[in-house]
Amino acid sequence: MSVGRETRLSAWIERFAAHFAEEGIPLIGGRILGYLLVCQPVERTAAELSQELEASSGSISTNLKFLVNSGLVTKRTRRGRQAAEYRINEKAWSDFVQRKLHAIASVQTLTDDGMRLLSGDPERAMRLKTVDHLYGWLSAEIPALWERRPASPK
Amino acid sequence: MSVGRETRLSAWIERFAAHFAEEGIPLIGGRILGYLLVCQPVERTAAELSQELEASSGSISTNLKFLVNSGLVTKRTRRGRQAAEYRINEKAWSDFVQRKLHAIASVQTLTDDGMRLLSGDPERAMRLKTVDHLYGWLSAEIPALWERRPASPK
DNA sequence: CGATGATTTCAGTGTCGACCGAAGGGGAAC
DNA sequence: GTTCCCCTTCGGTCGACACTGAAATCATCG
Repeated sequence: MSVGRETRLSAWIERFAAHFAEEGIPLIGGRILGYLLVCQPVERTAAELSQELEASSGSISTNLKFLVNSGLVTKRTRRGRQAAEYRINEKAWSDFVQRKLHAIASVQTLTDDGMRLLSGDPERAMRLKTVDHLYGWLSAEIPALWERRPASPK
Repeated sequence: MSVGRETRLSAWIERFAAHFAEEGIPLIGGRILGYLLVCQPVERTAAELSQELEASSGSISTNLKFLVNSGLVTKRTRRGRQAAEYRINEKAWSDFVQRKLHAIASVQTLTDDGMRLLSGDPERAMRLKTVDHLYGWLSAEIPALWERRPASPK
């Protein structure tokens, strides 16, 4: 007897959250992201997320604030509704990835500063130079790569 | 009156370590990396690192093991010397960066699995599809980018 | 083999951050 | 104004992890 789709989706959400937990996103934050990517309907209140993900209201609140702030989740309030609705802002995902790529390339400013400090001593600068070249190349190529990024299909 | 070069290098090492601390590398590990990138001579023993970086022998040992294991630092033993010598392996830095890029793109396997779970329901899969396309593109472009990477200058 | 000097292991400490849940605050409905 | 939710805030707990320093281990040399 096979497991239901919803059960498998729960497991998928958990894997999804685990991946981002390794990158520093709190487990519950990752669960929210995964859940909001596949839930039906697309909008949920904080209370619903709390129940669905079995997390305290406090944790949901803290993580939603973080996710809304990062742009990955959008908050919508409606007149006559006390509960705000949250939904994935999938368009923001490319900015999210771009920030990650930028974080990697940003080491170049460090190696650059280091090279300047060693400018009088080429011998000693050799090790840093190798690393600096790598990051220098990355810093040039990553924005170029992003230029070529196709618009996401409708 | 200006500060000496070595003093400024110490400050640089600290910034260097702080950057990688944000990426999950222990502070002392980052200090070792920064120090080994600019020290003269290029090789140091664990005891020297301990003294120079004012860290306990245990921390130095743990972090050196981690760094050697990751390939960023090379350990060399010599007959007639009880102390092993450690040095930066600057050539390994590109592998290190490549692993980071791969880690970002690897989300594609997750989104792909998710798409499969939602294969019967295109409407519901729309949000994930946007994200999946982004990572699919990345997964193709990043290896291609790496192909074009120039050899580091001698 | 014993001594010496270096490294690794390990138990203990302190810090940090995620999480919980109760208390407090703010709207909407009546 | 009062009641009823819902959300946010906040103190407290727990677990994870970096770091230390001492003890154990290992290698070299006499």
